[in-house]
Amino acid sequence: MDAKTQLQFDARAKIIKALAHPSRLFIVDVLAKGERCVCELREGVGADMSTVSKHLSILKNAGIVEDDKRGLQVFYRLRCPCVLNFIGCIENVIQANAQHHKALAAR
Amino acid sequence: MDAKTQLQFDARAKIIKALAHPSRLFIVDVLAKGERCVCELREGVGADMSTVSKHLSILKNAGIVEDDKRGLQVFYRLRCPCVLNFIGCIENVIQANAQHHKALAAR
DNA sequence: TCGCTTCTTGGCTATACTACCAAATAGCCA
DNA sequence: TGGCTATTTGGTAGTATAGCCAAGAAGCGA
Repeated sequence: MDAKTQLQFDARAKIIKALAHPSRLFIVDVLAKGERCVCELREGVGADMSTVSKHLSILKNAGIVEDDKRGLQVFYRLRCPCVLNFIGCIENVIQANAQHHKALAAR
Repeated sequence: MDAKTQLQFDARAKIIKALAHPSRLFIVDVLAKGERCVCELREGVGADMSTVSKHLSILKNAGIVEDDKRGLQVFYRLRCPCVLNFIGCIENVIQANAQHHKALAAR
């Protein structure tokens, strides 16, 4: 793997890593329905506000969400709705795993 | 977020986490072209064989690859080629980020 | 200006991940 | 069987991540 290839895979991994957490996936799922402010997300995630804020900053840093400050509140929205297909792919893998396990159990 | 939802997002995160590493993305990329044995992958990744083996076991555990032992060698292949669309989505985000940075720089 | 609210940042601890080396396992062939 | 090769597993050290609390920053309204 040469240096350029390495960089390419590092870049991909950085984005995927940003999605690799249940709370962040939940946030993405909620934002798929429209923009939300941090306190709304906090309720859903059920963690400390500071924790949610850090999750959001990770997603923002990866370019997955963008923020928009209006008055006291900061609204977040998906920057790239294509992340949703993404989740679809994952669900396929989960389905496939479930079938696989079922097939093994049936023996 | 209720318990059932939590489990669903945990399951998704587990799969995504398995992909969230440059070496593992590289492996997926290579396997997209066909099955490979561990030592072939090791060459590409450029890490210790034991390290590659552990990466493979993470991918296998997530249901992304499957293995097939033939003689002394163990061949790995993608179990769910849909992970490739997945990578496509990531590339979209990277593109969007690049354009965004360019737009900011142009100001 | 002062206090209140919303959000972010810094500090800390516990947990998880990664990579290497060394040792174990498994299959082949002499 | 004994040695050789391919791979996995165990151990360990360094690094990164996640969560909470406390403190800071910014906007609003009295």
